[in-house]
Amino acid sequence: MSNTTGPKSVTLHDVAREAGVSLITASRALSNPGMVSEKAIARVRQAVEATGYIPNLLAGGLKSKRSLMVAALVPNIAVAQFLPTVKALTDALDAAGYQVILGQTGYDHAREDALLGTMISRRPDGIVVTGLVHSQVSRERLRRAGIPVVETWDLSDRPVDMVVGFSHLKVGSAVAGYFLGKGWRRLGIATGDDHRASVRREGFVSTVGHDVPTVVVPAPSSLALGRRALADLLEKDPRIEAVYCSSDQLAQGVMVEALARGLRIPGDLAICGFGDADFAAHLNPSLTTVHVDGAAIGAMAARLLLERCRGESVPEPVVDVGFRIVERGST
Amino acid sequence: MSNTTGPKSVTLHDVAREAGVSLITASRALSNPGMVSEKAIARVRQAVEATGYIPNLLAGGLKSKRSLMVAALVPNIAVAQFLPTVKALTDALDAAGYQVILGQTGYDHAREDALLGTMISRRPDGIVVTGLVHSQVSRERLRRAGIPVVETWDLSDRPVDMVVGFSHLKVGSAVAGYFLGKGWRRLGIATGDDHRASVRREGFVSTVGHDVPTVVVPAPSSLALGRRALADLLEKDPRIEAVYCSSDQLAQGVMVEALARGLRIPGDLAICGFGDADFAAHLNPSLTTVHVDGAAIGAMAARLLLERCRGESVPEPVVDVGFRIVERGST
DNA sequence: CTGTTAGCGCCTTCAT
DNA sequence: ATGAAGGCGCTAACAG
Repeated sequence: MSNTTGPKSVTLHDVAREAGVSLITASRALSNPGMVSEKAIARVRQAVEATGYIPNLLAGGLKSKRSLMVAALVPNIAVAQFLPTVKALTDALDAAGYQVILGQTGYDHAREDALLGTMISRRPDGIVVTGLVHSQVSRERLRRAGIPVVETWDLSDRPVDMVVGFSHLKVGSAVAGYFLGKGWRRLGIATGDDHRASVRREGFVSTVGHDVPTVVVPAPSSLALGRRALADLLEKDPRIEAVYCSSDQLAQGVMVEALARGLRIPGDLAICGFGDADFAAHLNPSLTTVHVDGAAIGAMAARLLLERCRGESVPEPVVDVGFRIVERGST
Repeated sequence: MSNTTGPKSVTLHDVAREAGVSLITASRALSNPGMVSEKAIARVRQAVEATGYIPNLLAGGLKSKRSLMVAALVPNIAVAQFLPTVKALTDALDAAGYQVILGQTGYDHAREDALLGTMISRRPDGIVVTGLVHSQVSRERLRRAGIPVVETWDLSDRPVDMVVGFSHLKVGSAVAGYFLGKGWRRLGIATGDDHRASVRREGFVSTVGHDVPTVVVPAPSSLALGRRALADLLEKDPRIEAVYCSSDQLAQGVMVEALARGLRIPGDLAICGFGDADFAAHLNPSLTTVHVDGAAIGAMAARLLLERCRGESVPEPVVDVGFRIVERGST
């Protein structure tokens, strides 16, 4: 667009004239060659070359009801956590001729609602959201729009449509169980304030069985916030033995702060992160963390969406990809 | 779409009827309220609520020639390097009502060509590409499409349209000059095989004035490739004093390998990376690297694009954001 | 301020 | 295998 001055763009009409066939034959030659004679196809192809025609997918989509776009909503594209998911999703969809429109919610529910509205107005063939759709209004709008939706990075008994993820409650439980199994009793939590991190914290606390000193930091979490978090935690309990962090970024900050205070890891302080970021294995000591297969989530989301787009029914709309604790030097 | 069974979706027509106004008044009430009476606006708003109307941007775009989409092509979304650019671009465009369609070229020129064709067929109001558009065919197609284009992360005297970036040749030169200034003469290079990395290498070598032992690794570069690269470099010259790496990921790998071999950094081996990744300052020793303001590139690209979309002329279509060497512990 | 008319570029439906 | 007509949902352009 924005064709301010240029000659009006070439349309299929021009191609058809150039090729000496009707508009619809030209259309079919390009998108449904099986229905057209070899000869016509060749002439249309040539006309495309000659005119420099580039189809207008907007126009096609208007009539055919297929935009070949999928909307992907993430909290923040700069948070490395969701990158493998976005990449796997994009790759798989691209291979099927779909493009991804990106939206960032900024961990903000109001913004998520607004963005979902904007996305729906683009009539994507599918929508992938990170986490569960929070607001009831949006859930209802999505259902009524009739667009396939995949919620990711979480689980739910009653998703808007489909869901691919894992249980954050179980993650929290598992880490707490792991700490307790190691004999650590004086525990601490450094956690982000987003919904999923909160649920992990809940699982952690409920398995521990009593309240745990906690520092909550605003999303997106970072190394710097982690350093501060440990300082604050040590004020609450100077003899903490093990800290669970809701992200590896936070965990790295906790680690840096601990080392700066001369604490030995894991001797004086054990640390467990979440996400298994690429740097986790290379910290010194290496970081114990919870590994989630983000790429698998993206690939599965793409698969479900594509099946649905092909009109196939998706028998199992709730997919649990699980998680595992990766034990390393920090514990 | 994919509205398989549902009731046919609500259109502006339905809203107009419900509100008791004409179609175009409903349209204006929503997108151009200044032209419509308060009363009509109120009634249309109410009708929107009542019907659950969600506009169809595809249809609007077809007529108005504005898709409110911007295509962004990156080599690989999972490479952290370009994330700040994508984020800043997305944020700025979002604030103006534009969404970003994402495409990954995979450092592959053929794929880039194909993707550009796909993107053009979506009639975005702008296209942002990482690096310069390589193929002459694509350059020509972009020009003829009349879509504003911003090339980024590089500079050129004759961009397709606009360009925001910096000189990779100067980066290579600057790092070489920095090394020479430190008195290091036995140098090495570990570099990716993409175009921009190659140009930096070229600048480096030309400032050194003679050939330099080099290991080239395939994109995307990684820590593991960096370890291997140093091993290979030390085979070429066991007494190398300083290594320039085309990414901080590579540099981290070189550092890990050097430490594993008992080399002291920077005493036995100095290392300089590129990109100033978030972890660079937190390695031990911290990593000297070349800082580029990726967010500024994205923000400027958005600004140029939006100005062009508003029909304003862009007086300076070549913007150099520069770079700087950040000196840290590894040198 | 409001409405009517005419498409945007393409694809679906029905005929040939 | 090909074509003609109609319309997808919306908005410029012109009238009232």
